[in-house]
Amino acid sequence: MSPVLTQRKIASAAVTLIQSRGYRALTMSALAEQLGVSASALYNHVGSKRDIMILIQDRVNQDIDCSAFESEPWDVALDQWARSYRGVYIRNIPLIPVMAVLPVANSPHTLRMYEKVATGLTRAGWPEPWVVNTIVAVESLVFGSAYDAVAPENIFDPGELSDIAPVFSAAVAHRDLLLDSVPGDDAADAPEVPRAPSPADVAFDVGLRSLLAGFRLALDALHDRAAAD
Amino acid sequence: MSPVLTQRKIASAAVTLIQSRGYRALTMSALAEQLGVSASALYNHVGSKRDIMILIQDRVNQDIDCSAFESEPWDVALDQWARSYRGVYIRNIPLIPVMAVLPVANSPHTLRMYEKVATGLTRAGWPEPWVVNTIVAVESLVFGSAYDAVAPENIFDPGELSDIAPVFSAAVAHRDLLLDSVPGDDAADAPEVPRAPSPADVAFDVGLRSLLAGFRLALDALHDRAAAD
DNA sequence: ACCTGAACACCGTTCAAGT
DNA sequence: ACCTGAACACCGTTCAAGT
Repeated sequence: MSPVLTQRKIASAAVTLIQSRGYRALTMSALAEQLGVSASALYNHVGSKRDIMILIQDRVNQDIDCSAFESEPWDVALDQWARSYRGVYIRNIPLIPVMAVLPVANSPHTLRMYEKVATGLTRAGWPEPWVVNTIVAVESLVFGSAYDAVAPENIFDPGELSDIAPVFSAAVAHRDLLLDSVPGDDAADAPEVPRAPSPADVAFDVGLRSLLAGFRLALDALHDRAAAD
Repeated sequence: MSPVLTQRKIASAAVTLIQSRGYRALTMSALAEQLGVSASALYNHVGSKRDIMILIQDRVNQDIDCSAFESEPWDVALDQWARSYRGVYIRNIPLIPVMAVLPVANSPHTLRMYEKVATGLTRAGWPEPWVVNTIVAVESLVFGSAYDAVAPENIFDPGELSDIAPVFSAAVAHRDLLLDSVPGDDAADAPEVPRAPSPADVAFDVGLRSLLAGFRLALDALHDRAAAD
């Protein structure tokens, strides 16, 4: 018979709890209750709540879509990866501080994701020393944009202080004029129902497009320099 | 005579406390003790601990250097702003989740910062609807990169799992070959002592340069299109 | 109007005691 | 080896009582 508690079961219960009641409800007590066990029993299988967050993170990262690296050009693949990545972390905001500073050493699924991305970039001709930095830059934009996406819609409304910032206030008021051909933030697992793009989606789109355009220039420059030798 | 407690004094005491003992030590009790007052007294002037974080954030944002927007081309100014911004938030990581989702309405200094940036971009010919999205994209990269900067150095070390990810592991091992002409993460207030650039600094540099290169292309394209009319 | 002191409703974590 | 129940050491916040 299988043991009452395992890291696997704890992680599953945690994900279930989060999906039904959100991260705020993820306490050691609630998690133990969900598993029909006392809170202290959890500490026979994990060292801390942070360990549980790490288990969740490795599980959640499996939902990030890396498939494009097998078939598409590197920039298209990076674009799709980044959008899927952002979608996942918009739904898992409290994981961002964990994922962003977490050594990858004990997260097999996360490592598999990086392997796919690194392979795609390498095959496309990116020099080895650039690969990780390119990945990190995209991830940084993704994490920051995920935060922005969960901010209140009126985050830049200057309110009563618009006198202080007239130029900025006008720019905020006209921000929405850019909602033309921007893809919505449809998640990897719900492509049937693409929501209308929010201002945050537009900002991410602008940033990601520009970043990728810059990457293309950088890669071309690297190849030109290499060809000159 | 001035009152015993004000929002201003609370914010000052909080900043002092953080500088001497770090964010972990910022509790309502410790803050009250620093002010020679009981913890419950604080609630006569702020609604919650989050309110105090907001006060801190508006104060900390004054340290971000926006001066380049008055004299330099927009892309150079954006570059300097982003680097200073990142330096400040590397030292104030717990403010990131606050700042990223916080309505700007009651943060006068933050609003002044945005006004300088928006003015600089507008004067340089950026169309009004693009201004906020450009700012948000840079900020997103900055926040994500700040997290990356406080991660352990060996964050991408695959450890025992390097079999799973050979290509990625090789890329991680050769990541440091890019530390040539990258500026260190010297903060705005300590330019005398530029530390050697870390891998995180390099990744941010790569990302920011690429993002700005992409922005230049986008702006040129916008102007070309406008000129064709 | 504003401060005190006690209390409340939580947290994550530890540990002796059981089986 | 693993679980229970009680306890510990904190949190942020509330509120009657004082002045």
